[in-house]
Amino acid sequence: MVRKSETSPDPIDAWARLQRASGKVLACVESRLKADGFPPLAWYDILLELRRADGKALRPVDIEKRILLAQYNVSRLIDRLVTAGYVDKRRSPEDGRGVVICLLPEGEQLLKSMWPCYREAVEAEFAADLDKEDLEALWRILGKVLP
Amino acid sequence: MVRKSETSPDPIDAWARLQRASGKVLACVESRLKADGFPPLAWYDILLELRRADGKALRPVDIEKRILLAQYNVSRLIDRLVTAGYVDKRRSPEDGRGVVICLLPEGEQLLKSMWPCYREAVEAEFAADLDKEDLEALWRILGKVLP
DNA sequence: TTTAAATAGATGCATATGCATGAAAAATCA
DNA sequence: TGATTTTTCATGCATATGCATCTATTTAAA
Repeated sequence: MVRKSETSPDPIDAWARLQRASGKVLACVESRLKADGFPPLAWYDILLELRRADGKALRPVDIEKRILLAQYNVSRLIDRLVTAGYVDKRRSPEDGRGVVICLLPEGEQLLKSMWPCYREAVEAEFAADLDKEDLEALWRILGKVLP
Repeated sequence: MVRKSETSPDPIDAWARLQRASGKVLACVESRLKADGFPPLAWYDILLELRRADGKALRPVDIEKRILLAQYNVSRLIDRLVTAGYVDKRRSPEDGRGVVICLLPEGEQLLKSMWPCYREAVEAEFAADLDKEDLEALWRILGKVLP
């Protein structure tokens, strides 16, 4: 059963294609990062959020809100980042339950050194096939889907 | 540093949004399936490919080409499907190295029973925010990214 | 204030994934 | 043909993930 090209796609088909395109690009980008000896993209994402944040520090609960990761996952990923020396974990002064994660210079350095590989990967695996209008349309449409 | 709304988005930003939107919808859909007692989406994907295939059967290597999964992952996922009684694994008659995976009636039944939940989830988490033109544009643009 | 409920984060345990590698058959080549 | 390389699939082992639960602290309620 094949879609007729004049009809608009079934929502499920559009979604399936979104999943495939997204997954394919993600896999390729991750693969390039790993090939160059870099850690997974999730590390980059967290370090980037920290760099953007006020004082280059965030609480795990705030990282969780910005990133698409479950609480326990954030908790363990942070531990790995601490062990690797990219961030620092301190008790929160104003909330005894919580901690504060601080971006260390080593973490900023990692962001910088990953960036060229990351950028080139996205250009090659994703942006190379798209023009300005495509990127603009994707940006606009996908914005409607986000929370 | 915030994008000016008149300029076109940086490719990386468009890609980041693609990842987020895709991941968010995927997580929500998986969550709904699980809440209704269904297996993960990957099971559905494989069973669906089998149903579409000639004779409702495929070799693992062909499943791998249609799905975004590594070889060892396909191999083990198939084992789970066999254990659960949804598919059948036989030695390939024409290729001594290979096996043939057959969709069983139980597997077709699972597809049918998952479909309403699956469809509703995608409608609610993804399509609800989009109109016909959006879906059409997504379909067209993302098609350029795929292999 | 004392008690109850909610929030922040960590973790034990089961399951799933990634990686490297293995075995076995088929395809290619000399 | 015999030797080499490729292809197909499986698996041992390390790591990562998901789930449920735990502790500690804060917030809200009685």
